[in-house]
This record gives sequence, structure tokens and C-alpha cells, in this order.
Amino acid sequence: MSDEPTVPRDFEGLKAHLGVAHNALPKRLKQAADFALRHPDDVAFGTVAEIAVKAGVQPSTLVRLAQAIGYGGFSDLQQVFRARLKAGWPDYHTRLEALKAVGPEPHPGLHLHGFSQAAIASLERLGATLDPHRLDAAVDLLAGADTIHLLGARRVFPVTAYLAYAFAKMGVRTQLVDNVGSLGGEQIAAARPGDVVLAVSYAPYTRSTVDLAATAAAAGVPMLAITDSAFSPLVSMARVWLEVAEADYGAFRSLAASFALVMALAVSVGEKREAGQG
Amino acid sequence: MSDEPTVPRDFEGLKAHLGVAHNALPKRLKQAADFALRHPDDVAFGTVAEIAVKAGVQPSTLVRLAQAIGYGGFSDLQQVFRARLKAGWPDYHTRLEALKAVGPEPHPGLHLHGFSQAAIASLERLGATLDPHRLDAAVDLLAGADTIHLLGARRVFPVTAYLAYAFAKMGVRTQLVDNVGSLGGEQIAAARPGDVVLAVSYAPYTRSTVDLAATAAAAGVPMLAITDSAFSPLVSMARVWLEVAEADYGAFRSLAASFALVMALAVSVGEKREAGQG
DNA sequence: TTGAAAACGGAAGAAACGTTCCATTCCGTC
DNA sequence: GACGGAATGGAACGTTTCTTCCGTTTTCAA
Repeated sequence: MSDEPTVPRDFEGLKAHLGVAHNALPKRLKQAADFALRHPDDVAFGTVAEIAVKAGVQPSTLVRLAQAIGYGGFSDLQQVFRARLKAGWPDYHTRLEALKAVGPEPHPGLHLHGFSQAAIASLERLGATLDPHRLDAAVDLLAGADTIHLLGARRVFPVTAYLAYAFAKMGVRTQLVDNVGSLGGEQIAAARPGDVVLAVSYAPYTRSTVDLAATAAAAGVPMLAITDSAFSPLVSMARVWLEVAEADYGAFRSLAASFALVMALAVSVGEKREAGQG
Repeated sequence: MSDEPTVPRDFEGLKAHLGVAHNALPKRLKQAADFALRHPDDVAFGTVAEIAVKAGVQPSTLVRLAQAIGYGGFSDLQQVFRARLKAGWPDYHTRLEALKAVGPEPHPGLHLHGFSQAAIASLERLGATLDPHRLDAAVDLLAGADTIHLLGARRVFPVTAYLAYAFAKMGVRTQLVDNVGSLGGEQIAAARPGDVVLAVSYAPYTRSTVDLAATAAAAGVPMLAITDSAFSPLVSMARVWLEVAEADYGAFRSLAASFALVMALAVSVGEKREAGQG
């Protein structure tokens, strides 16, 4: 029943396909195809009229090109150019849908796979979006601190707890504000301007973390915030902030990117101090 | 003639702009803005109607948002999201080369990449090696427990700390043996045969974890062990054990696979109890 | 509790878009 | 040099999309 030869749906395949068909194409269609491969970004987001002007052809030529090489229409062809831009971006939701499609009822292996995918997506995204200069600035800030006060509650408490371990291993003095005995306020009150507060919080931002961070900020203690959006209440208090967007699976959010980030921070700060004291 | 305050035309500027303005925005507009920053690729590619559905708002809300923050309309705002993708994601290898190009000596970006790779390797290995039947057995054991006692120290303390959070969210009763006040022995002494001990330990096996696990085992409390080899001292005490081999980067070992595993355990146990109680 | 202003949802309207169609031009062939 | 088919330019069509408008709900202050 497949009466139609399938056409490539990815950009690489399209390039190969066009390479073969190129010589058999009429002049204008060749011109349009040439432009498309040369300016894929313009094709991805432009309208037919806009692209036609840039390519020096008529709008109808673009539609003809798409149909000549087997697509239903220009919009159909354009999807390939858009997919190319998406490709660099791990499309996590697509993966998740694929997971769900395997079987209706959930089971442990499926969940494990799901959480793994969420973790990998988070890590890839972190690598793609984090600004290296901000990361350097964060390391500089932490390296100059006398004591680093670690602030993070509930879901992200494991992150700060790990930081306490990792910094200690690197010879960096920390205070984990764990709020044991409801002494969080007293713990953070020990922070002085020569110190640094490292606060971690993701939406919905835990009240106590935000409050304690505000207390420290009011006391003039510089802050590094690790949070998930520019809307975070921590952003306005922080001297430096790093954005980490973790992927969800079900009701739970990955912590993989957060851990990779703080591990890198801990090692970098340790190295910088080592170098400074060398 | 510039009667209008200029609005950011690049994504970074937009983030900053929204971060400042977000407090003044009404609820729905905030919701839409949040979605936009969280799913920028959806905004870049989608139509107003599609995006509105995903964001859980009306199409008109998206237009209002764009106008509220100074753009002429939604299409105008959308250009910013498209420009972000046009700017071009340097592909994976380019990024890696750029990282290495900074210099031969280690730096934060390189460490971040290293920890990410270690995490991904750990996750992939976990998925490939873990026996699904053992995983099912682990879930069965935990689902039958009255109280789950969580045992894990030093490097893996974050894992058990997270489990305490995750299990609580799933309505499962736990006791985190955190050894606060050196009361670890008393904490684990509360475990009874109807309970289960979930012990996590990797080489070099922390002494106190092994000792506390042994105490519980001697008292006839069944144990699920998460550890890194068949030679682990926990294996002989455990009724069920799961092997997790984390990859190293430098002096630090990833925790990504451990977290993915325990998240899957928590969700599966919660679901199994839900099903059992109908 | 009441009233006014802001925000919201939904549908109608306006604009833009992709596609199709037809007349004209170009090119190879007889 | 004339013919026929393919290719092209340009306009019109129908659909989709964005925007605007208005009645209702919500929110905040008096």
C-alpha cells in the first residue's frame, strides 16, 4: 500500500537526496535547492514569500521544488529544516512518549529507564546551555570565600549534603545549613561578608531556603545561586547565578545535572585554591 | 522618534528582562512566561494555539504576555526564540573542541563535561547490566515493609537522604539513619523483622554502615543492599542486592546511576502499594 | 461586604500564509 | 523557422494563524 517512495525526514538524508537529484532539476529549482542547502536556517523559520525573495525565485518555485523531490508541499519540506535545529536539542518529551508507548502499565524497569533518560537529557541540556563565563565567575567567587555556607532543602538537600562531602575532601571549609534542631537561622547568621552562601533551590522554591538566603544577603554575604529560571527569587539576591533545568519523569525531577555541576564546582574550587597557594 | 523602550532581541536578554518583570506580571502571564523559558524550543516551533495548550493558557494570554513586556505581538516575541536556535548550536564535537581549546590545564567547563560523561556512562551501564528480576524482587521486598530504614553514609548519604524525601512523597514510611548525635545504633535498633533495611554502600565500604547493617541483620530484619560488587560485605547480609557500578572522574565517583535506581525504586514501591490497597 | 479595576476566557474578525491555477516564456526538436 | 512540451512568473483562492474585542470572573481596596 506504500504507493509513494519515502523521502528523507532528516537533514542529512535530504542533503544526500538532493545531491543525487540535483542534476536532473530545472534551473530555478536547482537555484532554490542550492539556496536551501546554503541557508538552512533561513528556510527553517522563514515564510515562503521571504525565502523566495532571498533565493531570488518565486514562491511557487519553492512549492514546486518540494513536490519535485517527493514532499507533499513546502511546509512538509520545511519540517526537515526545523528538525535539524531541534536535533541538537535532546527532545526529552519525545523520548518519554516513546517510553510510554512500549507498554501501558508501569513497571520498575520502565521507571529506571525513564529516570535514566531524564538524567541524560538534563546533563546534555546543561552542557549546551550553561555559560562558561558564569561558571568561571562562580568558581572565582567560591574560591575567594573563607567559609562556604551550603543552603538547600527538601528535594535538593542531597545536593548540598554532597557538596559538604566534596568540599571537605578538597580541603575547603564549609558549613552545611541543615536546619537540624530548627537552628537554620542561627546557622546562617554565622555567615559574614568574607564568606559565600551557595544556595540551591528549584521551583516550587522552598520557603525556608529563600528566607535564609535573604537573611544572608541582607547581612552582606555574597551569594552563588543554583536555580532553574530567571524567575527564581534567589536570582535577585545572588552575585552570580547558574541555571540548571532538570527534566521530569513522572512526579519526580532528575538531580543528575545538579550533581554534575556541583561536582565540577567543588573540583574547580579546590584546584584554584591549590594554585593560588602554590 | 524612539517613542518605545527597546526590548531584548536575544534570548539571554529576554531571560534577564523577564526575570526583572516577572513579579509585576499577573498569574496567567507569569505561567505563560514560565513555560516559555522552560520550553523555548516549543515556543520557537509551535503556533500560538499549540503553545497555549501546552502551557495551559489561552492563545490570547500569549499575545497579552508579549505585549505586556513590550513586544508588538506574539509573533514578534517568537522571533527571539527562533533567533536563539538560528544562532546555531555548535554540535557536540565543536563544543568539546572549544572546551579543550581553552588550555591544557583543567578548568571548570572541562570538569563539568567530565562529570557529565561519567554520569551518562554510569546510567548506560546500569541499564545494560541490572537484572530486571532482581529489581522486581527489590520492589516486592520494599513494598511489603512496614517501615523502611535507610542506611548510607559519607559519599552515598545524599542517596538515602533523597530516598527519605521520595518515599515520603509516595506515602511510604521511612526512617533515615543519619547518625545525628551519634545515635545511629539506637536508630537502627528500632528496626524490627516486619521492616526492611535499605543499605547503600560502595567501596571503600564505610565502617559504620556495615556495622549498622550487621546489627539489623542479626535482629532478623530483611535487607535490600545497593552496592558495587559481589564481594561487598553487605551482600551476605542482604536478602536482595542490586549492583551499581558508578564511573569515576578524577577523585570523584558519579552518583547518577544510584539516583536513577532509587528514584525508580521509590516510584515502583509507591505504585505497588497503591495497587495492593486498591 | 461592596464596588471598581484588573485579568481572564472565548469567540469573532483581520491578516498572512501556502497552495493552486493559468497565461507566458523558454528550450530542444522536427 | 515553427512546433510542442516543459518551465516559469504572477495572481487568486482557500485555509490557517494571529490578533482584537467583549462579556464574565477574579482580585484588591475601601
